[in-house]
Amino acid sequence: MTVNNSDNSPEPVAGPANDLGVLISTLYRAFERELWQALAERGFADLGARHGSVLAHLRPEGVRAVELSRASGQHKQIVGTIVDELEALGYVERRPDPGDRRAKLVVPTERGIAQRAAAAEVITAYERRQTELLGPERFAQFRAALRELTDAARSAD
Amino acid sequence: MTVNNSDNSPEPVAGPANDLGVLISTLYRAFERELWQALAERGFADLGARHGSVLAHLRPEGVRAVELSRASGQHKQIVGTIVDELEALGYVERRPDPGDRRAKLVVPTERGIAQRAAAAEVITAYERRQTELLGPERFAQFRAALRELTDAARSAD
DNA sequence: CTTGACGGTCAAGATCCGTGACTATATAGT
DNA sequence: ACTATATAGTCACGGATCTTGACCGTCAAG
Repeated sequence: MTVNNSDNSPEPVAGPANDLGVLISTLYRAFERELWQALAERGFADLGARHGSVLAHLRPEGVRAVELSRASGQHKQIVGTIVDELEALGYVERRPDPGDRRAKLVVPTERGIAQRAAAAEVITAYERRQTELLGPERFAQFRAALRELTDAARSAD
Repeated sequence: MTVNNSDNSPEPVAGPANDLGVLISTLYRAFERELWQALAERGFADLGARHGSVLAHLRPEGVRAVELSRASGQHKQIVGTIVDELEALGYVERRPDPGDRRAKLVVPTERGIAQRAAAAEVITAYERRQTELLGPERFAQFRAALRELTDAARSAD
């Protein structure tokens, strides 16, 4: 804790802002920075944070672009260009959806699957560090609460 | 929960991605959307999410631009332009720092202070809803854990 | 067979961020 | 005191990113 309490006021003064939004965004930024740095070191330096919003929601069977759009909260045009880039980089393929001739499935290639595995490892390592920080019990509770709040936000749409 | 379990696999299949990054970013997006919508309804429609990164870290006595940059994780150039906009909109003033002639303090005006108060109210209301969802105890634990993880991320820099 | 809704793409404009360079002041070292 | 280095803030440019509106093909309901 390196709060620069340059005046010697008696009250627990200022320091960094700690409302919920600041906390969440700060943690999120730190997480993302670590994630992409670690992935770059593992041979996925051609990816940027931008691509994560699509990659994180892929499934081996393929996912529709609209679903990716809803899951990531980004416009479908953006998802389209991200998929273009990922396709050019060899991470995904577009395949026609057998059940709907309008739709195309975004399917991870081998490289895409490798990326997902690497990301999962990095995230696991990250969670392990956080577990050491809070203790197993508190971290599990934190994660469960986070999950519930997120689910509620998702269904609120 | 509207998981589109089109195959009838026995295992708890896919659904939305739930790794830590997705959870945090989803919650964060939902929070921000609510915050700015509520602020717009309260008469601060001239602000965008972009301005939040500066406004959230203001203090009545004023804060240096560099400090805002570090706290928000954005380049000082961006902070500079955001402060320009906030100044044009009447939310902040630039005053010379008495202790350092290079520096200028970003000081909230009356309107800026009103905005901060409104934001605090909205955030309080948001937290109240989350408290109802999780129960007071679990929410308090969640918030404390979030605080600790964020503090650790901050000191890691 | 018509109508409205949905999946995906194209195109243009605005917004936003990243990088390098520059001035002025402060701080450290000699 | 004098030089060298670091810091605070700004300017300017290019590029990345998001937003908006429209469009075509397909689906689903009536």
